[in-house]
Amino acid sequence: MADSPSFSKTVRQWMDTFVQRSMRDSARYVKASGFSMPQFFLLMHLYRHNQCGISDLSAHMEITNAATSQLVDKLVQADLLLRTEDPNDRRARQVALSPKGKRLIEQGIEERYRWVDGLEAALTEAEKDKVNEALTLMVRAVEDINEEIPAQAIR
Amino acid sequence: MADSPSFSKTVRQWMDTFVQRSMRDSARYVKASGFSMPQFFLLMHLYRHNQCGISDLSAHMEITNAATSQLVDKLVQADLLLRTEDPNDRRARQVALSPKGKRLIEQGIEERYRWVDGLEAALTEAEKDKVNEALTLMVRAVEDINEEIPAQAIR
DNA sequence: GCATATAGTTAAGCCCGCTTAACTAAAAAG
DNA sequence: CTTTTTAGTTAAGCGGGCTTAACTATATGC
Repeated sequence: MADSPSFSKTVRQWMDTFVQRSMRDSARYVKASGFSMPQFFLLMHLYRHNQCGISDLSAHMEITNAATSQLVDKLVQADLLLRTEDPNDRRARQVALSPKGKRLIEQGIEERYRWVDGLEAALTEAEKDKVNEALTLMVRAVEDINEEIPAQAIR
Repeated sequence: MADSPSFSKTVRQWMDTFVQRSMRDSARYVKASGFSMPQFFLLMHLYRHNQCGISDLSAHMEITNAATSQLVDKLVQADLLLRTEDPNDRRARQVALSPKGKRLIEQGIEERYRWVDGLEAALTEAEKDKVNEALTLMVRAVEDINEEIPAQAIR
């Protein structure tokens, strides 16, 4: 804390700028695409974990299975998700993005990235190298932290 | 584009990790605090622009004045916002965070920051310096870009 | 095989955000 | 002073997400 006071400040400033922007962009894309925030979060989660049961999704979304089931159902009807029976447990379902759903999410991510790519133009080669290195460090640090917390993170 | 392929990739990876996490945390905080995403966005906007008319808020939220009026009304009743008459134009209202609202938002931001501060522990002094420098560059780059676009950004 | 637990679905009901439409009040235009 | 425009509010109605409760179907424990 006393060590590097400006580190925290810089990170926070960066976060302010950045998170606000990317949340606004996400919200816009979601709205324009015609689905809701919960639907979007669900799709994003499936984009990262490409196969999930209903209960997994409920846990992640922090809603009941009933709610998830209804949410998934609408997305299946919209052809954004595929819902199949788990061969190992016929009670369970396996939910995954459909090709259409995947395309839609990727497109949204692409759009969100676009302005970040614009940053490239505002930086010199040397600066880009520095940023590159620093962000790699940060990503690694996040991974380290996540590993430190064994089961508490689920709660 | 051909110049530094890994720059873009790194930034994107960072963004993925980071935005996801901070959106999830925000969503959680919002839920725990008992208000909705639209309410949260509205409060956040007022945190940055500490005095707004209804129409300004509508424009930012991309909803009708009617919707904004209702949203604001609930937040006023919850003592999170103050709504006063504009002395220069008695038709207009000036909406601002109440002390309670401000406290609530700051607390939420604080919570979002907390895990980022944890990153500090996972980095050496030298690494922190690098990150510090790089993020400062990025923030500056964002500012540069924003200035390049005169009025189009509003649209 | 029977009881119990688990995975998911369905339906009823609630709250909320949003829109449209009708309205009030004040400012600006003529 | 009258007309028109602007800022905001109110009410009705729709659709969506969420919860609880009741239910089906499969798996597990004894």
